[in-house]
Amino acid sequence: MTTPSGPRPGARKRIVDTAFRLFYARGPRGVGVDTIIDEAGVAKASFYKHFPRKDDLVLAYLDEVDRTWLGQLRACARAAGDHPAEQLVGMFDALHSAARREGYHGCAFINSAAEASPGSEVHARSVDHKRLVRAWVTDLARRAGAADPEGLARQLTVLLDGGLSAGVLDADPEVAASARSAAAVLVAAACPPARASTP
Amino acid sequence: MTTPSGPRPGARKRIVDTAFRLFYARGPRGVGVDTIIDEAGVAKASFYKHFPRKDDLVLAYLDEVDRTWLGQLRACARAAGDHPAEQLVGMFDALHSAARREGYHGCAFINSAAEASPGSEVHARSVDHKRLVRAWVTDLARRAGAADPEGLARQLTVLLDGGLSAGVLDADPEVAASARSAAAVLVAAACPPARASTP
DNA sequence: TGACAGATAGACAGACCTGTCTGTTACGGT
DNA sequence: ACCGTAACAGACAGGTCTGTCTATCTGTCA
Repeated sequence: MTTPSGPRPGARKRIVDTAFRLFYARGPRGVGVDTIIDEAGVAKASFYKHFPRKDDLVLAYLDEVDRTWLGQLRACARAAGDHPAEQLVGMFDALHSAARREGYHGCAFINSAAEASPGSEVHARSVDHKRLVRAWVTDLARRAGAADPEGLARQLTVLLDGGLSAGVLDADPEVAASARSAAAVLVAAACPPARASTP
Repeated sequence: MTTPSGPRPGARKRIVDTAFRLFYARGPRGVGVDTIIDEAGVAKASFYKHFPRKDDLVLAYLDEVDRTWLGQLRACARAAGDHPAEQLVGMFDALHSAARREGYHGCAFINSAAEASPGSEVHARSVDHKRLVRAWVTDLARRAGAADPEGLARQLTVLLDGGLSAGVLDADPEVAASARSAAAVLVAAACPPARASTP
């Protein structure tokens, strides 16, 4: 289960963990529920009890990715320094970490949205995630003293999306480095007297 | 038909045209060959005569996209001016045109690669396309006098990928504008005495 | 001991998908 | 007039997918 208190150690968590791994590697449509059931070691009835439709599991997967990725962005930002301008550049370190991870396969949201119907919940959830990230970056840009915080946030999130989504092709660490250096240039140009260079 | 000389008026072209439309909208895996056969108005035998495996049609589709997209990038670059630095920024107008097009759905290569097996021909073809684009941008950056042409090209292609691939979520024209403005900043920073501003 | 909640195993229906195969029709060149 | 090529129509096999259903097992609480 999701909280550590409940008397439920297995089943649902095994399903979600397995789905996370398989969905990210092959895309939700590339993984049948039978495969998940086998690898998670649960019964079909248990599966459909927790997730009446397959899409319910896909949404749970996306929520998991949303939590994880935002956490990594925040951690990298914080680790880069106290000044918001430094953090705007530092968050791109999350890209580098992601690219080094085994089985890196690009952006889960863009990959999922690519195979979902435009009006579906899966698609909407992906849009929500991107909006959330951009709102966070906008806030950071505002605190960094950017003349146009929303403009800078858009530039940086486009860059972030590019670095992330290209990972579905190859896990080239150069891409992350380029995105970071580009971010440094953009932040420096947008934040008036800032010393946005990073150690 | 493919060549203007041959005695081939229909069939194959109808298949490719239909595939282009449907594959781009729903992704190759989201479209069955029966659907293509129906909408193209061809017989199943004709389909499999021209494309023995479905993947052969997917590859033809990707080649079509490759040709089209590179053509648009080049056209936008040329239209932006004679100086390579101007062209590096101008190519981002292709993003804006794409976003305004009916049925815009992001990057066909990233979307296709997301659902293809990592070792497949479809995946490899997508990687090739991105490499081709980057080579062209690198050449432009070199002629623009960039201190580090490959570095600038990487920055710009990451930006381009971000602007393009995000289109699978929503066709926001602001994204294209942000990518273009960011490109202008990056080009200006990378090309020594350049006046990289655009009309 | 008995009742119950939650899990397990696995058959099944119905839809869809790829690829094969048979047979028919239309047309262009000789 | 004849023949070969390309296209047409559509049945069929074999597989996969989602989601439903029955039936059995296990542990906990009273």
